[in-house]
Amino acid sequence: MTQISNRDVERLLKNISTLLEIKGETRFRVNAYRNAAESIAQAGGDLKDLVEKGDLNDLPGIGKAIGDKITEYVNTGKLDYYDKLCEEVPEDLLTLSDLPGMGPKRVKAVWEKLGITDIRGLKKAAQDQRVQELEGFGPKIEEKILEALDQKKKSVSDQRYSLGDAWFQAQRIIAKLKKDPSVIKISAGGSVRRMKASVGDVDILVASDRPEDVMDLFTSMKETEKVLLKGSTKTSVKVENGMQVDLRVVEPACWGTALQYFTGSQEHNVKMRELSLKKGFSLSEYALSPVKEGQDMFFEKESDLYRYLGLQWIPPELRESWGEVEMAKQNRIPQLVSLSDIKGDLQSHSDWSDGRNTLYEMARTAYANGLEYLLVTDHSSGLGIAHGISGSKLMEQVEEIERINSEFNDSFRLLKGIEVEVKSDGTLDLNENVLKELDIVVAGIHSSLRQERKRITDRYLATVQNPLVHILAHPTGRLIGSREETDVDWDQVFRAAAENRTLLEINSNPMRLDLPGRLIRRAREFGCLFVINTDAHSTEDLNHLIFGVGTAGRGLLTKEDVLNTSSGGNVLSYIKDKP
DNA sequence: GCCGTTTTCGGCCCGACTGTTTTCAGTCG
Repeated sequence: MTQISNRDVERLLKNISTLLEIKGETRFRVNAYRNAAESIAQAGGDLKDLVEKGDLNDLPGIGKAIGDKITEYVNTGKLDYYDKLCEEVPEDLLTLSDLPGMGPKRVKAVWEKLGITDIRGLKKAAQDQRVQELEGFGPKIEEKILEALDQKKKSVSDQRYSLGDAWFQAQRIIAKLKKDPSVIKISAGGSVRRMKASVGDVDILVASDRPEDVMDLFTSMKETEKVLLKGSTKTSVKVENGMQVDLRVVEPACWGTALQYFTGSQEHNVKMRELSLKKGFSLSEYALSPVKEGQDMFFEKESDLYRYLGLQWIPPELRESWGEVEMAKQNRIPQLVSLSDIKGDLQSHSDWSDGRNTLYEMARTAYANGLEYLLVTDHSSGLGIAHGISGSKLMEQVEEIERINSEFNDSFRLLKGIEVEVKSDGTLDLNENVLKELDIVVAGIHSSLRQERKRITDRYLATVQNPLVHILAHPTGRLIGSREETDVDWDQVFRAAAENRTLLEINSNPMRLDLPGRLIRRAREFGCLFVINTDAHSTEDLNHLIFGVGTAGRGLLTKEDVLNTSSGGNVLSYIKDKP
């Protein structure tokens, strides 16, 4: 029988929600399925375990009805309810609702009035100008549909970008707008501010008394390729690389509520607004307004708004509606680890394997960035494509590292390490005698990631239980947008890692961000300890630490949960004490 | 369909912009 993953269930629930919406079902039921899908996406544990234990209802937004459906789907790989639904509402309509501007009402209209159920039919009808004849449609909407269908061919639709690309794009635009005197305050919002692993568009918020000036400046930037929509307070453009950037301008007095609103996530905002209603207020991006009568309240700072509603300020990284609002109510949000807490970096590559820079260049940059230590972890020879180095070559590198360290004073040192390859049988491709010469051993699993679940779980277990291994690198192996997480029984691996004091890496490379937040939260429950590393392959990559710190924040980690917030001496003594 | 430290029944976020309209529905975030 095929294994049903959390992702499969999430997709199924989302599809049900969309089909119900097209069918014209009440929006509350539609939302219930959407919320349940979102809840699954945030869940750290494996649904199969929850089903087995009968604990599905512990997840927010999952009650009896949806819980039963998940159970049936996970156990049998099928869901009768869904098959019946598809008989009523053709499943292919889902592809239509992916198109921009095509919401449930319009999909329903082309389906019922024109008998269209798929992309091809829609394209034909639009080309024949039959779509614009429908009530509520017109030539412009028809044109938009054709345009979207053309782009779809190039698979531009639903494109997401790495956090790195989006973050740097946001910084560039902010730096540019900041120079203008009409801009009083400016900040990134949305998923960039939340440090989400993938970003659909860049959101920027500005406080200004002259919104038109800011809009004009924004649309006339040389980066702006096309203006998608332009209003008095909200403008969207496409920039050179195809990325969409939304700009919102508010009065300075609204900054706190506006930044809260514009940071999201949408689900977090819904929670906040529901909570406000319970306290007798309606919350918008402009103000907190008493439902009955009284003066609107304005907040210049986000933290003032949260406090007024009886909550701790919630760091943006946590605002995904997985339970953070309830935590804030109970004052249980800890002080998250910050970039300035990080004292060293425990994974980096040089030109001895697949890195671009020399050991000395890497050391100098790490030192200039304020780090106290940098672990050199070139690939071992097992990873052929990365020009891995052999045992004897490694001993030469150790000598070179000692020579370089003598050029620095006591405030910085390179540490001797390796990213040793874990072979498909779970053994390492360097022998014990070589590994024992090193300060710290990082183990990486780069090949045979599609092994059957039981087999690859055993391989992970062998790795974290190996007394020679100190750090498990980029555990899930995901490459954002191109490779899914490896299917592993994480609970077993996290338990073994905690027992064996093996450190779990949070890899800061924007293509990895691995472990992801929800699995960090899970691992933390098992008592695991973490390290935040850049995995830099060049001096520039050493700047990626901020993304790893953001990801750690999404996993609720404090300074104490992260070993490389300690001095090099403390790190080495922890390593020495490993059983 | 879910949820509850004011509710086990009666609620369920809020506003901007576009394109279709003669005052608003649909979509989006």
